[in-house]
Order: sequence, then structure tokens, then C-alpha cells
Amino acid sequence: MMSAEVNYYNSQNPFLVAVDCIILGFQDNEIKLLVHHRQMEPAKGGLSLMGGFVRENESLNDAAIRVLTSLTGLENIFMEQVGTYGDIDRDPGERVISCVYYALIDVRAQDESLLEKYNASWVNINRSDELIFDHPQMVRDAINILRNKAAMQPIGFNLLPEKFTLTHLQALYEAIYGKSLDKRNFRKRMLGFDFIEKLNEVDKSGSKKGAYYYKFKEDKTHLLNSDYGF
Amino acid sequence: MMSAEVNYYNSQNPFLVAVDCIILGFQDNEIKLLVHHRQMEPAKGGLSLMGGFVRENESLNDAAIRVLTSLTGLENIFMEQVGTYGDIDRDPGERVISCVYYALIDVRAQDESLLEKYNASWVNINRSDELIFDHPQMVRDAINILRNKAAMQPIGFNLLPEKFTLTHLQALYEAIYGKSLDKRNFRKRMLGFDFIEKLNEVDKSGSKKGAYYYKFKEDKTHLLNSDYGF
DNA sequence: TCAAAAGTGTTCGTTTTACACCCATGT
DNA sequence: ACATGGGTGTAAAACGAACACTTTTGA
Repeated sequence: MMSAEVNYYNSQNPFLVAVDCIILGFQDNEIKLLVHHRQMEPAKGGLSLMGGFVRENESLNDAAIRVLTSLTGLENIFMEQVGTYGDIDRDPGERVISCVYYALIDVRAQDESLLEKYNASWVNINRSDELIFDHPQMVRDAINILRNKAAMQPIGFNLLPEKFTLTHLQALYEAIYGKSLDKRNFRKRMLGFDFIEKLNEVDKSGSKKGAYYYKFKEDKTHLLNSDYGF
Repeated sequence: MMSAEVNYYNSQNPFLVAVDCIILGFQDNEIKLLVHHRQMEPAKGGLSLMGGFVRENESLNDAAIRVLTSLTGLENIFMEQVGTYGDIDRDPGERVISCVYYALIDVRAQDESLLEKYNASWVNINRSDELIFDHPQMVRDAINILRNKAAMQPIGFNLLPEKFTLTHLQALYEAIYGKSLDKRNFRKRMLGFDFIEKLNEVDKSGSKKGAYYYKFKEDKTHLLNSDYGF
């Protein structure tokens, strides 16, 4: 498709460029991180984010999507850049510049068979300091972005199944922010944005009385106001 | 200093990696962007952000600092990543992955002689759509970050001289947000954070009565609360 | 004396917080 | 009948928005 006719910049140094994906899920009322045991040296066997080298025929975003999809089987997933990590010695093997993305997925929708294939598993987010290299910092940065963003925009829904109860939703937010929230205020606030819609269906799994399911109204994101506080 | 003993990843493709700097200043009550006329093909002569290729012996951050310092003569400047742009065809010359930073500087402190040397000049931020390649998008993304961040954290001060009046400060915020603000509310709010300190010195340049100078209190940034709204 | 910018408080509406009880149901 | 989680309202406080006049001084 694309072929550079001329090498304009051929006196310059090239670098290996990788993408690393911070794949987050919500399970057992905890934010979980999808990690794997690294299959190559150096640090073979160490806990690592899922990553891969960028290929010649793909954009950075496409590389991130490829990594995510190969590990989860999911497509059309919420994913955003966290940042790019470029310290010289960040990877002890060789210099690699890593562009990091975070993704929010519904763990129940993923293809579980792929976990085995890649030696991957879900761990509690607070175990991210066990990761190799600068991956712990990457995760901290991602969580920070998530906390800031989830308070303003309805991205948390990406971590839940299509149908969820307000109790589920509250548990999610409590996990994201690491603190318990007032039930009445939380519900008032969530229903105040009109991002979610009550369904005529009740979840009896969590209680005898049963709780109404809600779903996220697609395409209300354009209603977001761009009010910065000034 | 560092030498990779082994090439662990040598079956992988390397890429050219550049940093591009969005250097912002405040002048004549406008947010200005430091741009230059590109000196190499392709798009030679086009309006471009200041950038440079990352070198083997420097981190990404160091590369950004090098670019900024070479063009302004300034060190210890507020600078943050905006994001990394990695579409295959984003640079029509050859594939280049660009890691973008934005910097906030006091235009009065810069070394003006360097502007000539690099064929650089300050243009109003709203002219950024005249830039080459994907640079206009980079600038939009940076402005968005700035607007979000300046409402929460005292980073705007980096665009002002050490001493400034509240009138200057308000003009700066009005330029950042592109709308006029109420003087009393603005002052109440700014003095409410205790980031700034009144000096015993008056600026008579802007009015007959004179306005008190203020300065930014260093190291109050740790007082920032991490309240996400939940 | 007047023009021009600096400086200063109050009111009102909205938003956020804190807080406790009844409901519906399965066992 | 009781244990369990689901669901609801109100009062007080904090915050944000709107709004107009007096002060100082150089020309």
C-alpha cells in the first residue's frame, strides 16, 4: 500500500517501538488487570502487561487493537493512550520505546480459552507493583486517567455487562475510587446524567427482592458538556 | 554508558521516532504558538511544530527538552506529553512515529536570537490549522489538555513572568478559555487557592492607579487534592 | 476634572453532602 | 417471621453565578 519513494530522514536512528496494553476488568467487586507470564528473555516468566512490537504495516492504534484482540477475542473496545515511555534503560533487554494504552472490557464477554494460550490471568489491580520493568508506573498512570475520566464521562460502563443493576454500578465505582459511596447520592447522580435507562427486567441473583436492570444508552456521549470550570 | 549485550528482539522492525513540541506563550492577551518554517523536505517551508528525531543516547523526555531548549534557550520548563501519533502515513516523507509534548513558557524570558536562527516565530494559536501534517490535531489535543488542567492546577503561571497582576492573570485565563470572566469571581477563586502571594510592589504600566503584583508560591502543588468528584 | 483601570461583597440558585427507614421476597 | 439486599427524600452546607459602585491617579 504505502511505499516511501525516497528516504528523507535516512541519517536518523531507528528504534524498536512496542505497545503495551493495560487491560482492565471488573470481577468480584474488584478492578482486575490482565497480565501474563512473559515468554521471552529478558525477565522470562515475569509478570508483564500484554504487549507487542509495532509492525510496519499498522498504525500505533492498530497495533494496540491487535494486541488486545489477540488476548481477549474482543473487538470495538474502549481504548485510549496512557502515554509513551521512552527511558533508555526501561527495558533491560534492548532499547524499546513503549506506547501504552488502557482498555476497559467486560470480563464475561472475553474468550477464556485465549488466557491459557497466552499464559495470562486476571490479578487484582493492587498487585500491579509486581510487574516487570516500568509496567507498575504505567498502570498507576492508567488508573489515574481512569479515575479522572470516569467521574466526568460514562466510560465505566465498558467494564460491565450490557445489563447491570445500580448496585453493580455502585460497586464498580467504589472499586475504581477505592472508597465507599452513599447509595442515595450515587443513584441520584447516575440517574441525573441520562446515560442509563431502566429495563423492564429484574435481577434476582443478588437479592430476594430483585433489582432492576439498567443499560447504558449508546450515543449520549455527544451530550457531554465541555465545561472546564471557567 | 548503556550497551545491549545481546539483541533480544532483533527480528523486529525499527521505526524513526521524533518528538514534536507545542510551545505555548502568552503575548498581547493571546495564546501564541511557536512555529517554524520547516527546513527539510518534504513540505519544506511549511509551518511546522518544532521537532527533532530522538537520539540513541537520550530518553524521550530528554529529546523533548533538547528541542525546547535549543529553540528558546530556556531550561526547567513545564512540559508534559500530549500523546503519540503513529499513523502510517502521517508524515508523507517516511514513516515517523511522533511523540508530542507541550510546554508553557514565559515569552519574555526566551532568547530571541534563536528565533531567527531557526526561522521561528510566534503565531496566534488559532492559526494552528495552517500547520503541516497532523500538527493541527496535535495542537488541538494540547489545548484541550491545557484547558482541563489549568482549571484544576496552577500551571497557567508558567505562561507569565514571575511577577504579574491579577489583571494579567485574568487576561491569561480568558485567552486560555476563549471567553471573558467575571472579575470579582475570578479574583475570589484565584485567591482562594493559596497558590499566589501578593507582593509589596505595584505595576503602574497598566493603569494610573497601579495594580499590585503577585507571584506564584512555589511548591504548593502538593496541596492539590486528589478529589475526582466521587 | 475626567478618563481608565483597580479593587471590593452580597444575594440567589444550584449542587453536594449527610443521614435512616420501609419494601419485597425467599427461605 | 425474619434476614437480605433494594429502593427512596429531606435538610443543611458549600459552591458558583450574577451583578455595580468606589478608589486612585496621571494627563
